Amino acid sequence: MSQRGSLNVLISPSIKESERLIDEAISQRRTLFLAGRCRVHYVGRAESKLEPGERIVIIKADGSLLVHRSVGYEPVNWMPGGEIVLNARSTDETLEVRALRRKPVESVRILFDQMQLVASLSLDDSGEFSLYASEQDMRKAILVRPDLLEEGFKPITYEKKVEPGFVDVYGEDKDGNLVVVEIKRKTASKEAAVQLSRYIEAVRARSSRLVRGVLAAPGVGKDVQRTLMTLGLEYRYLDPKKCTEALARTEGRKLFDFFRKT
Amino acid sequence: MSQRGSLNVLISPSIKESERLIDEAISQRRTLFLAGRCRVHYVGRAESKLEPGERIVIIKADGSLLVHRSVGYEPVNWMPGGEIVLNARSTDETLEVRALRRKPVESVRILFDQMQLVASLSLDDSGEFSLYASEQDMRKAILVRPDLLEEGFKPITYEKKVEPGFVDVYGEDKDGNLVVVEIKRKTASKEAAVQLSRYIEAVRARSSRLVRGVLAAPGVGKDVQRTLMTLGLEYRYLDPKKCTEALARTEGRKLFDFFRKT
DNA sequence: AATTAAATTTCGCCT
DNA sequence: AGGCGAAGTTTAATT
Repeated sequence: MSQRGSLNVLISPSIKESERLIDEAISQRRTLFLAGRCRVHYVGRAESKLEPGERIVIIKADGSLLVHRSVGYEPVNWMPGGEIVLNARSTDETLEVRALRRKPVESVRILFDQMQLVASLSLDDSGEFSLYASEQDMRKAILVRPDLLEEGFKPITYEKKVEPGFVDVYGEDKDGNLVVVEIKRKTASKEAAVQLSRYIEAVRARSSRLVRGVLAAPGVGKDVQRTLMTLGLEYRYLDPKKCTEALARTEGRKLFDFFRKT
Repeated sequence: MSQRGSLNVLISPSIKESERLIDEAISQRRTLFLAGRCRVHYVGRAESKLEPGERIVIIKADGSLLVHRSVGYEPVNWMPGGEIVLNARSTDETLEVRALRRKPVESVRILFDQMQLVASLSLDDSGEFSLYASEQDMRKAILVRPDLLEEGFKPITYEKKVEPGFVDVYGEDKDGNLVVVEIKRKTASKEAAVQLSRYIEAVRARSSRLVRGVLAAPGVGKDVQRTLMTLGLEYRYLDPKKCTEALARTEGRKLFDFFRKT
């Protein structure tokens, strides 16, 4: 066994050696990395079995477990983190690692008959993760900083249900006209314009007020400008990065206020 | 460096050492497992950044890349497998691992400033994965619970040899007609119908009794229904999940009996 | 190639 | 705790 600091690594260990380190890692809630030949059985929301082959297994501090094959983004078997009971026990030739969940009831059983690598590590990770500008962020940004859309815009509701679906943001401009806003995170396609047009029609059918349609996006595709003209809609440049910054500055406070008001 | 067979492991290596092994692993399309302190930047469909912390990185033979934090089922950053360009290069203090995709255009950049573990492995994995039931399980289920196929069905043999190959299940219905059953684990294709048709012909050539052909599967592809009609065959919906449950209930006992009788 | 639908979806947020 | 909607969703199936 190679041990440096808080890192324990076993290379081509025996079943018994593996069991010892895995047991220890589980009880200490350390991160486990396993590579070896195994079968896997899952029973719970569905049922599956995986015939023998060499795979990677990751077990995290929160009990989440991942079984990865040699290709593919998704794990072939897994257990989401939460209230998971983990344990490992071995017979002479086999090491069984089991994960149990209660809600919903399900279990993953991994049966190793050969181990390539067992690594027990402790991951110190407090680094912040930030995602820039999802469509939802851009919507929130407009709610807390309506001037990002245009001077004098007042949001009334968001995710408003109208005939064909949901309007992203719904409000009125400085002249008191209704405004329907369709937000796109990326360059807007013709579909976005058509979709907005449908919303507009639905809103106009229910109101005698003047209704404007605004497509807000970081850009529009070729010909979309013309489509917008034809449909009597407007385009407004909206920078995702600025939305993210605006959200970061208001720090959830104003957003919370808005949500309370509506 | 510890090396046993096709497994290369570096424990607390330097940036330079890491780069060498990672480069080699990438060019040889081996599976890579990394643990260390890093930042991550993603640009593509959205943008994200992950501040420094200790994480796990997996790079697979198909180019898929996963960055996992110490908790959680989902990777914090990733790249799905496919046409991915991978490379690693280091400065004095930093090792940058990059993954690039063209469709859509996106990139993940991982910047390590400290390495805990680098493992390069080759995973030999051809084991079949089956959700709910294998074709064999479904066959067994029909043997122990013939009514899963239809009321009054009596299996005679399974894996019966006929001209073109093997009939999955062979039996007779409540009216005494011969029944040839072709089982498919997933949505049945036109090929399945044609195959069944060949078996039917072979059986009819040897018997003067009426012979029915039944394609049992959880579904049929588009147009397959019409093909079946044309060939004078029948389709019977067979739920893999129910097959599994049926097998679990009978718990091998009845199955054993059946195998002894025949 | 583009579109649709399903997933052991997971995850977050609101009721 | 349950329900609903989004996701850098991914992946398989279908047009």
